[in-house]
Amino acid sequence: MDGATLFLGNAIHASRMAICRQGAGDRLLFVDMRGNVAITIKDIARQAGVSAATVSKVLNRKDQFISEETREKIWSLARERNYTPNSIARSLVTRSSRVIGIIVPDILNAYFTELVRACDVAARERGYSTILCNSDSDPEKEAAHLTFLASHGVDGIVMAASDLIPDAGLLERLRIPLISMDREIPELDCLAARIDTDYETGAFLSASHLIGAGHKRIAFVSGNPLASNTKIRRAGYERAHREAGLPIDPDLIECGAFNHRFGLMATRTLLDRTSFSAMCCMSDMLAMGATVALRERGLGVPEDCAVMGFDNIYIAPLLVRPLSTVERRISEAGQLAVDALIDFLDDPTQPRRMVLMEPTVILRETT
Amino acid sequence: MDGATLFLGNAIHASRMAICRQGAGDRLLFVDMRGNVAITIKDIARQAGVSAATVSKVLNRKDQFISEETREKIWSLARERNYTPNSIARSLVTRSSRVIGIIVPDILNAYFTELVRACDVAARERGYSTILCNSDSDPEKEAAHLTFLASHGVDGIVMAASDLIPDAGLLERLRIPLISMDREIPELDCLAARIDTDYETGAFLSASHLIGAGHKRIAFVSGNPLASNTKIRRAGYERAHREAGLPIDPDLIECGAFNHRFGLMATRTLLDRTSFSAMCCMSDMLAMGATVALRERGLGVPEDCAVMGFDNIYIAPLLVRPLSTVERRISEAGQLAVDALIDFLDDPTQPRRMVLMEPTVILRETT
DNA sequence: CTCACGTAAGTAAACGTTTACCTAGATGGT
DNA sequence: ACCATCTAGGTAAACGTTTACTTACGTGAG
Repeated sequence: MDGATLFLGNAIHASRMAICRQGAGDRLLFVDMRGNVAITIKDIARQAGVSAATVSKVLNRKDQFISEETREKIWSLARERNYTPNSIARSLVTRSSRVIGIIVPDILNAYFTELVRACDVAARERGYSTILCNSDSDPEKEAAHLTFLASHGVDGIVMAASDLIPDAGLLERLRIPLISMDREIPELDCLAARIDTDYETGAFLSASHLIGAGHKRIAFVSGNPLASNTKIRRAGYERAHREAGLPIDPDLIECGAFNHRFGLMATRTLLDRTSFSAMCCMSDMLAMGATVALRERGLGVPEDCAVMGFDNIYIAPLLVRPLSTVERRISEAGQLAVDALIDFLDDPTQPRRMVLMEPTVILRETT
Repeated sequence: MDGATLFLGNAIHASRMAICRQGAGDRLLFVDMRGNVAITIKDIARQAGVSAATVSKVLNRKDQFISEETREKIWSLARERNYTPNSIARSLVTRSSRVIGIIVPDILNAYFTELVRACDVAARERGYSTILCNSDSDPEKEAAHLTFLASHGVDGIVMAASDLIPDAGLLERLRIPLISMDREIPELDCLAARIDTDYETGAFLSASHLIGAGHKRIAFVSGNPLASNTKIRRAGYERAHREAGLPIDPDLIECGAFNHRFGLMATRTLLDRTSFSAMCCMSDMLAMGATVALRERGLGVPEDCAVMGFDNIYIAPLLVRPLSTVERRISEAGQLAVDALIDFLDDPTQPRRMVLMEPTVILRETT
């Protein structure tokens, strides 16, 4: 067949309309109902005069027993006709999609933006792609996303911290290799790794730095009070006080969420309720919200009130007053997570990894 | 069959190992090689004593001619066994995945974070999911993502501005319904809609505001100088000058990228080269970078140099000096894009939409 | 010459759905 | 009694791959 031939598509279901459309280069192409040109392995096979199996073998480089001639014919045909494998069909038979799902509570929180980005980069490096899901810290959405990802055949899932403890029953049932980041998680067969941050130390360092600078009344603002990642941080904050012989005043504590909106509101509440000279915010977004509230009341940072953040998101040093914060090496965590997942996929018998990342304090201008 | 029976899976390929694993609730479950419990429509059918077709009809609510009894049996079985349809198999036969792809240049740019979020929300509202891809403004990555998305059978794609004009040949070939946001794009059959921002007016408003405030030397910082979305902005900036009878000094212009890093570098360069009392930054990220550079040199904002942003990302009002900027209604744009796409998917014959969003100026404290 | 083996393919089943079309029984009208 | 129609559901092909197994044809050794 030469280059100007009419290529028939596969025999198609009688009910499905076929359209022959004049393509570029004066060629007739087979086009399906939605107007998509469909080049399949069978088309290549027919044109090359071989079977579909042979084409598949060549294209997947399992061509040990294929002659050089056939091999080249298939490759050049595939290139010429811009053959793109149908990943859906491939996934169906191989039961592997080379896609990993990522669930985060809030992509608008720059911490998660960075994390997602890092995961994506790490995944692509190893030939995987990612699908992103936002849970909004809503258990129902989280469960729905989990089911969605399972239904779409992802090979593994990275679940990043949210306030909620995931539905163990669901996870157990899905049996999809899972990486848990910074959250409490039940013991699960499919748990490939945990990447956690030593929040206790992080909060301790943050509060200790403030105490060391002479502050005696330090507000504490964090996420959902019921969630472990808040409780643990609070423990660090309290230990810093105990070790310095300072009392802990519950009036100084406001927990709710990690976003800037809560930071703003919590700070207003705190300001109305009591007095303090420093704030220990358990996320940078919280610290940004807090700073806005402080300014509203005419309070300067750090002159009237010092502010510590947590996470060291990329925006932190870009603020007009670069934010002092607790560094978490977000990208490294994301990369670690995805690498652990893919390693587990490659060899599920290997030991589960448990990583505890140690945070450090970065002093900039808000303290 | 009662609840404690051994459920055999489908007859499986002889070579594929089957493992019978003791599940929760003292039940033996059929488990595949990767350890995943596989409940298929056939399992439900066998248990209900009907054909797979009947199960499919019921579960898809095409059950006009199915008895109430059968229907209930199938539903309760499906619920009880936590049947989750295999979207991959479904997509293969229906040729529709109810997934849309989103390509952005840089998810770390808060503008795109918000856009992606809005698209995701809009898509989910209409029963679609999204897959996110980062192009890093790299034509090769963009092409690779396009191919990836096509290969994964997305129903449509939202492509957000990057500096590059997309590969028309590739797009033409893929024939996937496309929404183009804020970028030059060739006339394409599959172009479902364009959602653009009136950059010319936006930049004009930004510069005019600064001129109105008495500034005479206003720096202009924007993205890739070859890209239309920079050229058009520059035209607006220049028009504002012309209309005010002000000269345009090329020394005041630095174009490269829209991220904060370039904002920082460009401002340093400008500061070394010439003098000015205001900056017209064509993205908020650029403005944030510019502010940092200004501070470095001991210049206060807005006392020594006024700064205008562009986009009104959610962080803009959270800065210690809330940023004056040009508002773009990011979420609305995202929603518009996805709605246009899905409407097109529902009815491809409808007229293509062309939306030009009008920006407005928001004055805060940096000017 | 036979047999074993290596090479270059081809065959067909399988993945889990959806769906056009078929069937068989029941009902009802003439 | 016969035919048409409705109801409830079954059959089998199709989607585009991958892959275990088979085949057919050398070729060299014994």
